[in-house]
Amino acid sequence: MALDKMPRVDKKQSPTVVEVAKRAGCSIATVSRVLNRPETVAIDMRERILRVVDELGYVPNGSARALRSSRSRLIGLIVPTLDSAIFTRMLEGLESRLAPAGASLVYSATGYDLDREIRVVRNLIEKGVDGIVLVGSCHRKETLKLLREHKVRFAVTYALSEDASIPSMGFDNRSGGALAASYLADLGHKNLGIIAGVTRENDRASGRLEGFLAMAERRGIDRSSIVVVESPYEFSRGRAAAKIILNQNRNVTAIFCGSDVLAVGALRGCQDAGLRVPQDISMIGFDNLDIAEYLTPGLTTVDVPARLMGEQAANYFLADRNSLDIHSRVDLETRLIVRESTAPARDRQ
Amino acid sequence: MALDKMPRVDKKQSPTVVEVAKRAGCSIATVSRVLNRPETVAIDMRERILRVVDELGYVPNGSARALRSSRSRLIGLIVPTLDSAIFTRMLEGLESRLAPAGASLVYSATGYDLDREIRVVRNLIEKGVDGIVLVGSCHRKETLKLLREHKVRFAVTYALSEDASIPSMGFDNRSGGALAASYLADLGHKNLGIIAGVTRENDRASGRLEGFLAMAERRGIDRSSIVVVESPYEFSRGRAAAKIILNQNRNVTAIFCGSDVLAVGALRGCQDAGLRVPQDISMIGFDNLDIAEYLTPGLTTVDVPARLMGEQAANYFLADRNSLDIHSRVDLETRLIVRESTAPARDRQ
DNA sequence: CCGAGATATGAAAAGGTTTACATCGGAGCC
DNA sequence: GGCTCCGATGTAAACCTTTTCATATCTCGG
Repeated sequence: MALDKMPRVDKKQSPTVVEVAKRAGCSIATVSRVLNRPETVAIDMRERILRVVDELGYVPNGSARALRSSRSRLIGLIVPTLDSAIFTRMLEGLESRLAPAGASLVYSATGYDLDREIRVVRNLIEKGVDGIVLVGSCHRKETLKLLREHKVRFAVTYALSEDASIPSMGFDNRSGGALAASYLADLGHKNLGIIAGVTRENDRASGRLEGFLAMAERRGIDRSSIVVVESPYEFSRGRAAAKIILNQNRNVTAIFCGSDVLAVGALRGCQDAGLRVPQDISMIGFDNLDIAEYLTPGLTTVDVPARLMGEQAANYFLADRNSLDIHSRVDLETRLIVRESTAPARDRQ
Repeated sequence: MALDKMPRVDKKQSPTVVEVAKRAGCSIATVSRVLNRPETVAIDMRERILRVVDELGYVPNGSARALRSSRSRLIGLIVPTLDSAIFTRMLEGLESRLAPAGASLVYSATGYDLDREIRVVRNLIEKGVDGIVLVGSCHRKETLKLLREHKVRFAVTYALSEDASIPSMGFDNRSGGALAASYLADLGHKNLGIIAGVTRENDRASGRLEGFLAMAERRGIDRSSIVVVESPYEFSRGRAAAKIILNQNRNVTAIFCGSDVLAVGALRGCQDAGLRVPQDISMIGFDNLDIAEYLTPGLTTVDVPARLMGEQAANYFLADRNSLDIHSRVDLETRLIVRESTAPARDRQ
């Protein structure tokens, strides 16, 4: 059957501004004005038009609007993934601010692949987004070139870009790591394990690791007594990594994880190995996911202002040209949240 | 200072199809064809144009494309929230299928408010989305009217709509609840607690509850020995709810939670009360979130095919008119995942 | 009562693409 | 060799807004 030739049932199209104008007895310009800058239209005309709009169920065509005004009210969000719950809080923060302003969020994932990020950015530019939220300040040159050439507003989160010209609303991953190291040193731990995220092309993961290591050194902990393992942010990987560390150095009394996701897995891994947390081994995470408080034991972790970053990013994209620079750089703080998964180092065996 | 009068630096505009055509020495129609149906253009011309596209860094204007073709390649996703991690897996499934097809996901949250859902739908229609993914089959009349009048393709997830004309890719929440009840009955539990989600205007929460209750009755469990509490899907609420149940009936030997999020909180609540899970009390959740496996004890739960629903929804929206009905209804299964949080009922005290 | 200025509305162009239709060559057939 | 038909390309209209500029009406001071 020739499906192409099927009768078009679309006879009754969605009403346009023309239809509204006709019924209201005015020009389309006036209708447009009522919708965009109501105060410029006489009160009675305004009300008449609004009534017609309502009657007809008229909804403006966003594509046409975007084409003409070159503003789509779409903000792109590019994150590695949402699977691990790390970025959802930022997303919620962003959306909560965007929605009241009539803007929407276009979500894209890269799977921690910077080349894929290029394609994703191109796709978002094609969709005409007014701005793009990026995670971290490590990107391909091509990504930035694309962004600049097309004059798309963008910002970096979860990190503070060294390049001051790049807007960022984030925090210093290094000092977050340092916070954890410092606390473990306070507790007297000397033999440490670290389960870092994959540091390659990931400034957050590497920043946390470096910050931790630097502070550990400052506190007199011997680098040779620190075991470092890298693994992707997955529960199962954290579990496996804990076992590797335990095998490598049975004297480890504390493990720092580059993410709570890894910490959850590692917690389980330690328990699998018959170790009690925190009596036998201390565990400290990073992110302060909601779940951290509800684990047993509650997870000591470094809090990341995820939601706040989302909100601040939204502020930046919603800002008009004049107040842009005010919002273009927001330095936020990490802080240590002490719960039950950490304790003073046990005596050496 | 008159900021409005600032010099426009936008002299160098992004190149358009006209520019490409000029450089390639052809008409704009041919350029468009190369981009959309390359096989209709001679190979040498095609390559020449592609080269120019690359040189210029030309990116098509999505708004213009959407306006003319009335296809935006945008799919809207409306969920209650992403905070609780319940819906992120579906989102990832959806996005993973959409992205390769050049489509993007527009995310909106309702906060479990059906009136807000109406506004969100209107907003998405205005953005010109090609389709909308909804959660559950409980919606305001106005929402559906909007969707129908504007001929926006839409589908329901996390439930199977009774109205067969509404496409849905979901599962039967009642049988999911029944699964849990049946298993607890098998284990000999007679005094039960239920922490359901808020059932008002939520067919998933109420379905799970009803399904559980119905099966419990069938298995001879006395309704009067079942304590039911409703609470929003938050860890803290689950914890509080567990305490309420324990206070109300100290003989409860098992608790069914309408969501893993509640179960996590309840687990903690029981431990707070000095109860061991599963020796003193069994706990069973719903959703099979990734975290469930990593709790201590591992959480017995009802698995929901979240990712699959997202993928199937994507298939539906990506399908062309011909194969639409094939994809328009996908019944998926829930299944019980037994872990360590459940055990045979302890003897009555 | 006239003219200036403010206010409200209309006419028309512009924004960048897709696509129906027209055109132009060339291949295949009798 | 002329005719048909097909494939490749071009022309121009259409998609629906926003926005600039012009016009018309009204207010108010002199």
